[in-house]
Amino acid sequence: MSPAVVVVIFTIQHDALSVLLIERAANPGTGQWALPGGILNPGETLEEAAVRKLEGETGVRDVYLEQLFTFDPIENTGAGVIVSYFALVDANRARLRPDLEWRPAWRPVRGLGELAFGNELIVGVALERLRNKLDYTNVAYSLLPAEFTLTELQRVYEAILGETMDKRNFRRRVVGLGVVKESGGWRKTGAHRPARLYEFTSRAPVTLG
Amino acid sequence: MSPAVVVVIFTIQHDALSVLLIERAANPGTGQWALPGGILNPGETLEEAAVRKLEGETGVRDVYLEQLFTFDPIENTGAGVIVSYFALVDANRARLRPDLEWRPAWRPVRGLGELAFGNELIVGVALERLRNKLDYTNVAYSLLPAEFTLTELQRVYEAILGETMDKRNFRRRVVGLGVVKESGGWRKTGAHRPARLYEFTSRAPVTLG
DNA sequence: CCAAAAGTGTTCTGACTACACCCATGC
DNA sequence: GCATGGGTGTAGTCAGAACACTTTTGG
Repeated sequence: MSPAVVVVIFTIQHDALSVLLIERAANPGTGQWALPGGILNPGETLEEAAVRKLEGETGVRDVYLEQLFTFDPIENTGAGVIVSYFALVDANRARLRPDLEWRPAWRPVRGLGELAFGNELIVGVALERLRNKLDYTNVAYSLLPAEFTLTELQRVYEAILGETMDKRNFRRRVVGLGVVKESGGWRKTGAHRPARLYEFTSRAPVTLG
Repeated sequence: MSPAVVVVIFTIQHDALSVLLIERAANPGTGQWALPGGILNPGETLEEAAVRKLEGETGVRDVYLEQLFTFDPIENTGAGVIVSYFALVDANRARLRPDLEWRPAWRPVRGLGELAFGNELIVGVALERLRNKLDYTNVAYSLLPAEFTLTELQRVYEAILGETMDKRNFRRRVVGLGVVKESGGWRKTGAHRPARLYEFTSRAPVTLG
């Protein structure tokens, strides 16, 4: 049986970590929410299939994408093993594409509940992996535009880890470890003084420390 | 096509990290060294297949076993995706079983060279993962008998990480983090005073810190 | 003048590093 | 008596955690 690929696509929406889910408007699983995924096309590699799914749902490429875990086949689906990936995208760049059969939507990870095919387990594994990676890599680069304020970056970290952090310690850490550097730009936002803009030192995955 | 499972089985032999390889005495790949692996049996899960392979080659069960990565199919092998696992066994408990088609042997990881099917890449990924896990988990429990001296444990760490460590710092760390505790026993070995024996605080995988 | 958000330093603590000698035993 | 290998303490450094006030700006 042909293997299937499933992608856990995370983004930050309204300061909440969210995952892209699809509501089935046709059988099997009508009315249920599931992760985007499907069978490999002939001649396609696993990663190519994951990229295809990611791009098909969000329109973005060149984001952080990592293989997660491989699950046993699910009975009665006609597919083989399920190779899962997780990806991180900037919500402002993503353009969801609803159609008649599939209704994609960002859903906050907190309080997800059960999904079709037990997919909530895959989301759980992905979340755990993401939290770990945040500590010792620069993966967050894939969740933000090229320029951002340190406060925005901190909100991303807090949304993922589910805890608040001290502003001064956070700044020291991300700058000191070389995760980000000043971009030279400034931003005026609302009723306060302009904020210094930052950019990631590297826009490819890097392990720190 | 049916998925295949491949297992990277590590052990410590003569203070050297070694991996179980099989020399093919039949086609395909006669004379080449490869990792143990094969096709899933009907109705079997991925992990069950990995356990079966592990037990078939070494006779041991209930050791550390973790899914590693899933690779794209290799052309002309008739198998589908390759789900790799890695395992850690105590060389003194393992009993290799040569037969006419397969000649299994422990081979030191240092200086392995190329293997059949590019399997050296899988060993490389497994080694990297093992080194990382050693830092923040108790996985070493699966490489040693129930009781051991701290010097023996240190030699295991050194063999895996490929670097020597300070004895006093090492002891402080493994005891302080609760990886091991005194078992109460003593061992006489050769021409020196008896050595205190230790055991792992947990013989199941635990994340520390 | 007030609300909103950015920016900034110091102290304490715990973990990790480097480093050298003594002692019990078996031969 | 000597070779073998187990066992032990201290000082320095660095990273992370806790903690509060000032400044600019727009309305």
